[in-house]
Amino acid sequence: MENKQKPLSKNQKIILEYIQKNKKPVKAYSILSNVQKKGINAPPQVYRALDKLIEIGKIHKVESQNSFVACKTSDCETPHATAFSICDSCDEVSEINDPKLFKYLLDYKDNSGIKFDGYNLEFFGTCKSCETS
Amino acid sequence: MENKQKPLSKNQKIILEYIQKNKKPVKAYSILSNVQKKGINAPPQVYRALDKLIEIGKIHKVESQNSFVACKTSDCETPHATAFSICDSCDEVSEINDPKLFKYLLDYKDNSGIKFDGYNLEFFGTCKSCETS
DNA sequence: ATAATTATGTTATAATATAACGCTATACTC
DNA sequence: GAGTATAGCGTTATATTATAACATAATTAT
Repeated sequence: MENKQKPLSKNQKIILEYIQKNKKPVKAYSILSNVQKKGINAPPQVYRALDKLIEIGKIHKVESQNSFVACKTSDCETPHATAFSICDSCDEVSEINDPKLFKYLLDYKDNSGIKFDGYNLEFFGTCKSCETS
Repeated sequence: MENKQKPLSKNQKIILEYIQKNKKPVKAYSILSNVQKKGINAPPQVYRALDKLIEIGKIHKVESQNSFVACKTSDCETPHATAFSICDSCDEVSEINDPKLFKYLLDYKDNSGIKFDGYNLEFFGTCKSCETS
């Protein structure tokens, strides 16, 4: 029952590596300017790779920031059920990987009784280091 | 212990009314083109009003769509703790107003023990009417 | 009445994202 | 392995979303 993964294409690899190098989420055009030396010249090349990487769960999009961050769980099985905490003052983002929260939300039924395939949750607050300064 | 509400300004009123008329979320530039006859000419006028309306909780932003929707609870007390369900196939959005979910999330503590001031949660799935077609 | 704050109107531009086209590489299937 | 289907590439142009900056006017607070 191995997890069959197609190999990434050249551009996908370049862009994933760049995102993984950064702890903080990065913006599409910042990715672009940082990988131009590797032969990636134009926005569509970046956005195509981003779309694919999101689809397969290697990265996630932080919607409230239009930024992109690598998935922390090595073999992301729930690419479309993500939770982040975001610091209002320094914009630090960290992925929340909590099975209980995850289960609670994927089991959640709205009042019409439907369950959901995925979710994106972004928590806002003040991070530890900003709080003490 | 009344809820002291400052009256809205002219542009804020115009834009809020337009958003409230629409059941579906609306986009900023679509708002603009629909309120031009009322004397609103340029994007900053729209975005300024949107920012304010969000701040006071009259509307919410649907981050994954860059769209804006009126708050359903007449006197929104939690402008920054919002949950929506979004249909993947027709893009319909509805606000989820569930005190239990609300409490669960506002009480949620991440592994560093911090609580959050607010959150934005967007659930994805297939709505009833899309499912049966 | 004055000062402080909030909102307005405007022009210009920044930042984010996609359409469309022709071509190339990879994988699939017979 | 030839043929075909699928996914990816490179490129140009353009669409969409959002803000900077500045001068003025209205509102609110002291």
